[in-house]
Amino acid sequence: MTVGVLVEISNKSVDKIFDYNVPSSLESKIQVGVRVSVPFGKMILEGFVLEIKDSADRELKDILDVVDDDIVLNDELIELGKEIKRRTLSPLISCYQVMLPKALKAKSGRDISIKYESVYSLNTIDCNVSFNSTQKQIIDLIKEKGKVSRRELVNISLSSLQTLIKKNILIEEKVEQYRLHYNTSLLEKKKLTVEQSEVVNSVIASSPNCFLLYGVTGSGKTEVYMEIIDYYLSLGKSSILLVPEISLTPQMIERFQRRFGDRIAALHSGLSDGEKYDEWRRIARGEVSIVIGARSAVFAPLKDIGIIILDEEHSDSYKQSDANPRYHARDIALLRAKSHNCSVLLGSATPSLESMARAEKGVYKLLRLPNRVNGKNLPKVIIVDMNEAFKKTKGHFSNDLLESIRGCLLRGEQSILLLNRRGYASFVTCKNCGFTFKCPNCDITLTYHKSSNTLRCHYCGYGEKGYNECPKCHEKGLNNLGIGTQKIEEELKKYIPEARILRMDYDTTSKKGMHLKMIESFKNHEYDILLGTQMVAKGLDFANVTLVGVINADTSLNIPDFRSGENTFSLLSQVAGRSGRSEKEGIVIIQTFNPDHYAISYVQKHDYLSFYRQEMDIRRRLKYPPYYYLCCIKISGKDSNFIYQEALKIKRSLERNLDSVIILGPSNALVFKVNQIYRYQIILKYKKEDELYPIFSKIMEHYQINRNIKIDIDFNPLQVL
DNA sequence: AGCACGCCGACT
DNA sequence: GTCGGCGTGCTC
Repeated sequence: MTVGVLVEISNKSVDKIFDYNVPSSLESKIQVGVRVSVPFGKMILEGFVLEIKDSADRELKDILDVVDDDIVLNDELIELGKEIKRRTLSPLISCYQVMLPKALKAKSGRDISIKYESVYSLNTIDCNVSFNSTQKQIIDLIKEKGKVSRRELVNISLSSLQTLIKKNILIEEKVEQYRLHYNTSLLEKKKLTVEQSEVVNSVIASSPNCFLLYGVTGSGKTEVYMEIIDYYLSLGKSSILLVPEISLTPQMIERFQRRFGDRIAALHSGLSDGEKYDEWRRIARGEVSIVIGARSAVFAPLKDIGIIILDEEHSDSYKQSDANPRYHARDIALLRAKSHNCSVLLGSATPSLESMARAEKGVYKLLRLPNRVNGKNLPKVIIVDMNEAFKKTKGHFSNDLLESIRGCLLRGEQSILLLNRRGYASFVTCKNCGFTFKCPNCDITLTYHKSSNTLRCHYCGYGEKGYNECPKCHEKGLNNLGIGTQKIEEELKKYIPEARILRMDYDTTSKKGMHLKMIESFKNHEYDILLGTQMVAKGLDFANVTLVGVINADTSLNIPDFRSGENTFSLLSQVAGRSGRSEKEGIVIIQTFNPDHYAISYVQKHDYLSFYRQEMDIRRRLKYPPYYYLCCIKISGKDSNFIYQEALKIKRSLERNLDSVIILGPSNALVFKVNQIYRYQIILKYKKEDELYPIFSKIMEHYQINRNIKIDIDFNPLQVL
């Protein structure tokens, strides 16, 4: 027997299947999709068996061992990996590694293993033996239950058990134990509104299909998800629910667990490696029907999937941008839906322009939830012009915001304050009038380069000399720095010393369980104000919150990226949606230096569709997605000049081979030099992707031999910095 | 990734 | 004359 093995090294030059001979002693354990360890050069590596051939030809090395008893990659995932490689041009092995929890990746170190526990059952009762009270207690319990695990015998010492085992009265066996245990106190399901039921019925009626559910904040999308999942459950089909990591709160998981009990597996960053391993195995064995998780949960090895749901589908956490394969969970969901002949449901209060455009074209079926479930209107949004307010207070808080917080406090209600820290790029902004420098070709904020005192555009390479004063109002103070939540908290304490402030950011929530604890204590009104970064914007549901304040709406607006308007609009809309979710009316106060910016004024009107139209108009004129696809080719290496020359060569060869593709660059990547590596990028705008793959493959092939140059390709990048 | 092979500089 | 630099190629 011969097997084709893909080894663990993620490198272009070993990105192929190597054949090995299987010694007859191991033949019975071999299946497609298990891991094996093999000799590779002078090393011993792990790899995945992708092929089995009967022939025992040539002089092949023997595999050393079979790692798994059960398969790790099923046929569907093996095919899916090949498709991901085709689309992302990543090494095949990385396409498989990304699907698996750490413990199941090829070569993880064998530290994570199955956990066992003892289970006791009755053998015989020898009537000649007399028992003491403890022993009687054990035997009675086992008589009643049949089998009893060690966990259920907490008060009983091991020695009493061992005595009974020695006397041949008890049998001990080792049984696999999962590290997580769910309490299964089932929750009554809520009665759906007419609107919600209509959405559920449409999904059921026109499946399989891809749906875009556009529902305002507080419109009860989660209930709709549950109802649909329930429906597929009744058909014996499984479901995947993806949520952004940031809103995958224990609160949310608990809500699903209480509805669906132990038919759920949750995959999120709060789990230990061992816990993730166990959850994955429950899924693979078909012990669960519902998987909730962040991006990589889209690969959950469920069988017979009925629906894949992406909540907050616009969230950029669904795109893996930092490592190969650079995939988007939405694309994977659509691929898997094809092989399962099932539906995909994309939900959002602020759909990505890409998805909305597809819905308009009829590629996706559009469903709407235009009203909140509580029957109330969306909260009133007040825009505070900080150009004026700043002159008076010189701090980060306008009087309007402070007064509203105080009012809230007096009424015994709570507030959420968002500190928008998105993007820390050093853009230049005028303290006085809010002027920012823009690239004339790209409508992008220019980035300041200290070393050369220039302002540059990272799309087209346009540059101009840095100014010492604002060209509009001649103010001298041109700068901008990020502000932290700590600073804001201190400032707020000065103004309102009596308020109890809960600060929530990556520092304070990093400890395990802290996140939930903070959410719980805020819910119990142990604090009056929740102050935090993006993580306070999404998915939280507090009935007593009637004020949402945004301290600085502009930071995300000034990122030198074509999506900054869209990102700002959706962040502000999301956080605005935290206000007035229950009986009491809520308000939202947004502080900004750009009160007239369309992304902000449409938030005020809760007018996604008008924002969408205006933003689409800009995208069309500037040839950005969704009118064009983008692709970013990153070329990097130690010798700056050499890399630039090679980047130019690549650009020319692309120009020669591609018609009707717009090619920009090479320009410096936003972070030009990292660890002595210089990085350039070429950006492509194109309509048809298929003609790119063969040319890209050729370029990759040509450069894989050269160790001085590295090429990464990111299709549909979220940011082009 | 890791290791061997191979062709040019400073050394017992 | 050799020891060793790391550039290039290969691993079933």
